[in-house]
This record gives sequence, C-alpha cells and structure tokens, in this order.
Amino acid sequence: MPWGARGNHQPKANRNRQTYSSPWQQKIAQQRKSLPIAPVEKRLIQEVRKNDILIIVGETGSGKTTQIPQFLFDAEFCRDGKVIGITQPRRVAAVTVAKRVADECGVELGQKVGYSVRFDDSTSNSTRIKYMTDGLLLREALLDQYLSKYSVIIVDEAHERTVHTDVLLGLLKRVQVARSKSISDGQNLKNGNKSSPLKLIIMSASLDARTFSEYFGDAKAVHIQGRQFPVDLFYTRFPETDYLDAALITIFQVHLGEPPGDILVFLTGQEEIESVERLINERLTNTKLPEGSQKLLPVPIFAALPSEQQMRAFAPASSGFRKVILATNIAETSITIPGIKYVIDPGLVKARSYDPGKGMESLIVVPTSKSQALQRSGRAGREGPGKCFRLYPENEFEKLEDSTMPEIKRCNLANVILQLKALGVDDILGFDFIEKPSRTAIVKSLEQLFLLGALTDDCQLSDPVGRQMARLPLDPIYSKALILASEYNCLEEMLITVAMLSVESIFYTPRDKYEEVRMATKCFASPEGDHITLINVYRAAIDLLEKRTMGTNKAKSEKVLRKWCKENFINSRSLRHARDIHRQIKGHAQQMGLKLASCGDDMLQFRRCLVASFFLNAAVKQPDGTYRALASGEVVQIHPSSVLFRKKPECIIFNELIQTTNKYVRNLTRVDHLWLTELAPQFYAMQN
DNA sequence: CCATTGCTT
Repeated sequence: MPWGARGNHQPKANRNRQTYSSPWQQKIAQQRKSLPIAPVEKRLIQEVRKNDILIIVGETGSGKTTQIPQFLFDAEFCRDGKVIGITQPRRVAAVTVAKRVADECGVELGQKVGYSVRFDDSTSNSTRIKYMTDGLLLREALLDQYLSKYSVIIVDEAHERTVHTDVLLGLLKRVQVARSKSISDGQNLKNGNKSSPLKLIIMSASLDARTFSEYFGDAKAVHIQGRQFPVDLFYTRFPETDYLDAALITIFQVHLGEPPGDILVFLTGQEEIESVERLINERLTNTKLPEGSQKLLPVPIFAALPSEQQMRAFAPASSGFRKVILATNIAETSITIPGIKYVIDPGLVKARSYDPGKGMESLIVVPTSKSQALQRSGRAGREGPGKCFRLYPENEFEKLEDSTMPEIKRCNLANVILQLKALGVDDILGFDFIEKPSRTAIVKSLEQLFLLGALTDDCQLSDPVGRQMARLPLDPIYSKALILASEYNCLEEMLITVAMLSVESIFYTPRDKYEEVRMATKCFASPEGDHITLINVYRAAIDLLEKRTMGTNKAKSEKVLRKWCKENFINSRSLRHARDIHRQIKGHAQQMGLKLASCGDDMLQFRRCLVASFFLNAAVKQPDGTYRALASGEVVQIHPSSVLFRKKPECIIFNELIQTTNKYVRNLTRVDHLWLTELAPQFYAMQN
C-alpha cells in the first residue's frame, strides 16, 4: 500500500513547533496538513536518516516539492548553517515553489527560503531552503566541487530526464563519494566547512523508480500517493488518416455534447495551431450552433507567442463561452491552464534530435511516449473529474515507447563534455552516466572541442582557452567566438551577436504575415547577412532606450520599447533575454581580461572573425543553387527566414543546420571562401 | 525554390 493512501488525511497532533496566529496562516497550516504527504512525515525523515540516497516517487498533488524540504528543515538538517538544495528543470517552477514555501513558513522570500535561477537570485546568507534550476547547480559545482554548503540535495522531476538532470545525477554520485572520503580522511571542505556526508533525494513522478534505484546501487525507493481526479479515457476505433480533421470533429462533439469545462488540444507547432484556429473559426461562421448553446473561443498558446497573447489562455472565458486551448507541448509540463476538463490528444509531438555524424539537428513529428500520453490526459483532472480523447486506437497506445528518450541521447554533447572536463572528469567515455550517450556522439563532440582549441592533444582541458570556454555560460563555439573577437578587435559586436544567437526567434511572424514582417524588418537587414542584421536590431533597441526615453523612468522606457518591438515584429521577451545574456557574458569577458573593443564600421574585420570562429560551419553554392556544407558534405538550403534567402552568395558561414521539411541552414553571413584556408588552415589546408 | 516542439547555464 502506498504511503498516504486516500482516507488517511487526518490532521496530526500539533507539535507546537510553530504558532499559527493569523487566519491566513491557519488556513495554510490546514492546507499543509491535508496533503497526502503530511501523515508520512516521520517515516520519511527516518528513511532519509537511514539512507544516504533515497528515491521518492510522488504522484501529482502529493505535495512532495513543497513539503519535504520543510520536513528536513524541521528535522534539523540545516544545523551548522547547512543548506537544503532542491533542483527543478524549469525557472518558473523554482521561483513559484520558493514563493509558496516562504509563505507557508511565514517568512520573507530570500530569508529562510529562497530561490536562485539565472539572472535572478533571491537568496541571502540566511537562506536554508534553496530552490534552483538544475543547470544552475551544475554551474555552482564548477566553483565548489564538493558542493560543501549543502547537507541535502533534492533532484526534483528527475523523470523528465533533461540533459542537466542526467549530468547532475552523475555528478552528485561522485560528489557524495568524495564527501564521504574526505570525512574519513579528516579533510576540510571549502571555506573551512567541516566535512559531512551529503544526502541525496531523487524525486520522480513516474511510476518506474527502478532506473533510478538501480543507478544508485539499489537505493531504497518509497512511493507517495498523489491527489488527482479521475480522467476517463476514450480511444478511436480505427487509426485516423487526418488527425487535424479528427481533432476538429472531436472539438465540436465535445462542445455540443459535454457539460461546461474548457478543452485542451495538443498540436505539434505554431503553423498547425494557427491553421486549426482558422478552421474552427470558419466552421463557426459556416454552421449554426443550436439555439442557446455556449459559444466556442479558440485560444492558441506556444512558446514563441508574445506574452500578452499567451495571457489569453489563462484568462477565464467571458460568460457564455467555452475556451478551446490549442497548445504545443508547452501545456504538458511547463504551464498549467486552469479550467481544463477535456483533453484531445492526437498522440504526436514535434521533437528535436541530433545526428552527431552529420552535425545536423532535426525537428520532426513523432508519436508521443506512454508517459507523455499519461501526462497529457492528467491535464484534464486537475480541478475535477475529466475526459481525455486519444485520437488513435487503444492497441496503438500499447505499441508506444514507455518513456521519451532522454535528452542526453539526442543532443550535441560539446557543452556537457566541456563542463565535465572542467569538473575534473578526465575519462568521458568511462563516466557513469545514468544512460550513456553513443560512443560516436561522445567522440564527435571531443573532436569538435579539440578543433576549437578547448582540448589539448591528449584530451586535457587547455589553459587558458579551454578553461575560459568552460566558464562562459554559452555554447562552446560561441565562447570561442568571444575569445577570438578579442583578438580581432570586434568583441563588442560579437557579444551582441552571441547574445542574439542564444535566444529563440527574435522575430515573431504569424503565418499569414511573412511578407509584412519582411517589409517591417527591412530597415535592419544587412546585405552581408543575418549576423550583422541581428546586431542592427539590438543596437536599434538600445539606441531607442538611451535616446528617446531620456529622463523617463524605467517602467516607462520599457513600455516604449515594447511598443517599438510590436511595430517591428520583434519578440520583446526574446530581446529582453538577449539583453540579460549580453550583460552577463560581457561581465565574464571583462573578468577574463578580454579586450572590449569595437571594429566600428569595419565589418570586414567582424566577418573575418566569424570565419575564424565558425569555420566548421561553412557552405559553398553549387550550380543548382543548393549549398554543400564543407565539414559534413550535406546538401542544404538557405532557410527562408534569412536575409540572404534570395541573394544566394557563393560562400557562407552559418550557425545552425537543421532538418525540418528540408535541410536548412540558419543565421548566415556571406564570406570570401579564400578566408577559410587563410583563417582556419588547421581545418581547410587538407581540403586543397 | 518559402518557415522555427520545449527547457536551461
């Protein structure tokens, strides 16, 4: 029987560890006591004391993320100033959970309870319960390899198997051994901290704890009941030939046949969402809904959508309307939309994968895994009983993979390997990954790092280049570009370029407005290519902030900027992100002693620096107008979003090679092919 | 010749 089974919600005796005075605090205390996890506090703490590694499988709604850190604090796991760290895959989760727990503890955020995510740190010296992103804890490990200030580290949402989580698990396993060893050796940790064992708690929502348990030497696993409402599942009798049409039919069947409650439809991407939205509206104007029935309001949501429009999904529909949310997998885990009672799931997802041999990413539509389908249907049971309509037959469900392939098996490993090298892991092929990437993937990334000068002949991290690259929170190829730009006297330009390349889609383009966008953004376009175009956009935004908003307050000037972004089809969220990254990497560059200079109008110098940095990504035009990528031999095309789409220069360098409907290169600049042999002889000498 | 699931340092 799982712990905290239904019916076991009796509030336990007050142990007087806190007095709840205000009605607000009393209410919070009541809510805490009613969580499924509350009755098992004592047993959980016993298990943590007994086991250095504990796997906790906690279903949705068990309260594990907010309660377990408080249980540990109350059980004095923070004595001697030690900290309990809880990692999350996503920033918003770290921030919102920390705020909730600070409320529950009746303390100000940043005191006993705080969070730390990139660009936003609320913690102080008194913080004892610290929520953070897993990527940030990995960065912290670079500064203190023993993670000595933590007594317990809780890795939450481990079942999501993000690349950061997987690397972190391997790292924590090492740290735990090292900390135990340093105790028996009587060593002191960083800042004179006395050595003490590190407790690890791995929390997962998947039913399969075995993978984690086996990885951690048959670690003890406990199961905690969740609190979810039942969701009825419906399948189609036969496979659907046109799943969009099937989705449309199901939307209207639910709308006309089911009681009130909003609908959530999972689609694969922006284009599909926009076309289904159009189809719904067409059908609404062409057919008469029965007299007195509710109206239907389609609401799109996907990550690239400007935030004002994203907000529409969260706002309750006006009375007499039923919302039908058309979402990508953003609605699977990242955001929770209130009011959903019906889920429609065609069973498909757009997923990124990586071919290390060709150095090419692909973004293709594939069937979901069973756990993904489960996650989607669960979205209908958050507030009450719900229904989920899977647009495929039940026997097809049985054929799905149990879980989604871990990200680490489908991404470029250059960054992971650079981090591990900087953490003192010499033998990457022998590293104890929870799931080992392919040998090819590892070897290819080692090769890439060697070609960038980050690794020496005997595969050691080079000094200073490799060390500097590892310190920068960037793709290794971008870090190298900054180091080179310092020598080419164009670091100012490269900092902007790299910041802009590091964010998703700076331009927001609805499907029906491609030409309109092209006209609006013409004033930024550079004949040399996308890199200089990105610099122009960034500088135009900064100019606007500095000149037109002089003397006004910060909120006002940000408002002016947002308006300007809207007029120019620029995603202001992406632009702000680019400014944050710019500020951060500029700071790193200065600390590293790189020379912060501008090449002024001498863009030739900048383009030559692009070649020196991105020489691995060069392509030449072929007689038929396609391009051949020199390193991989792949035949590719220029992506239609590029300013050089129609220009077709003879020789280009690019930053991304991705297969979608075609093999495309994105973010490119025209260069002279003679520069390749001149500036990257180590790679191109042999080609002649 | 025509288009970018989602996270994160």
